[in-house]
Amino acid sequence: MRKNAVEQLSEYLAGQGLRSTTQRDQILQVFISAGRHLSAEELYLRVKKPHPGIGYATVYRTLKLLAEAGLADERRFEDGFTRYEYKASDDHHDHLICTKCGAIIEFENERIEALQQDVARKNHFLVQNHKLELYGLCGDCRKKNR
Amino acid sequence: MRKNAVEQLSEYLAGQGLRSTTQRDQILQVFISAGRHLSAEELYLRVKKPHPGIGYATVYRTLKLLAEAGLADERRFEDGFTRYEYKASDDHHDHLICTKCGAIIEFENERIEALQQDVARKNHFLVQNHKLELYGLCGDCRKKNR
DNA sequence: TTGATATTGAAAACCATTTTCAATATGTAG
DNA sequence: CTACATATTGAAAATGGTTTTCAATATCAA
Repeated sequence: MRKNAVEQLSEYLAGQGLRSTTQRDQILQVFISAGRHLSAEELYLRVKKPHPGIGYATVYRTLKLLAEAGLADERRFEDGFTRYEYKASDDHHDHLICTKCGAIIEFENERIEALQQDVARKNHFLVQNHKLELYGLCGDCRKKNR
Repeated sequence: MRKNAVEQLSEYLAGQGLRSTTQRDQILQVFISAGRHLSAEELYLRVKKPHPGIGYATVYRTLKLLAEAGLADERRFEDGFTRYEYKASDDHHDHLICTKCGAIIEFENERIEALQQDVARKNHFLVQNHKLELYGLCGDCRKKNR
């Protein structure tokens, strides 16, 4: 876990006239130490164990807050759940998603990103964000399918 | 409108032991003649005009059916609506989406697609489908922002 | 310490989408 | 052409992830 994530959150909160709370800090810590691509429900279950008092709604609210604060990325995959992942400073990556077992593999490709900028430029478009997902079969599922 | 879309649908239906209905044909025709990226509700409203009897649920069901039949692509953008677009034979394209005015611009880029295949290959992954969306400001909104 | 108000948990509300159900339409067998 | 098994329909209710409401509580500036 990045040393100053909690701190980063309080700075954001202070800047917005919002308040630091124990719940927000607890949720953030569990969020960071948990794996990536968590849905709100998954996070809720994980948070429940060490902190049974925390409510469902607070997890949802905090997750949206983290996204606003730039600490999390919010993504909707095709399964209908909104998933969040902790956003390390300037690491952006995309996803390979197995349609059979649900595995999510991350990748980065600078050449693709560069080409995206080309496309945007040609369309007078300023890219703020992007999303690239490749859906298909992962290596394991391809083997099993035979 | 492609001459044999209705025909293509009935072939699919027959093959699946399903039935052709006037509603399905009517919805398909309105779907094809309407613009791209329609949500179910948008299509419902358009279908209502010439065919007031058609129900909401039938539009939803038919849209899913068209996706199964390969006549439509189902996409979830970040606005929370599932949108459908008529799928011309082998035209796949991606999207630039303006976060301000909602404009959706389509583009194709073979080099990006080729690089996607490279990434997949390196991960022993077989791509069935992909999704590339660039979110940002379109040319018009960039001008207005100044 | 106090007061204004942001936040919380629980439950209810939302809202796009799906399902249920009785009535109706379709396609096949006779 | 007719009858029947059953797929499909429209309307309304149900679903399910997410958001909102509300009274109680916590935070923070003064």
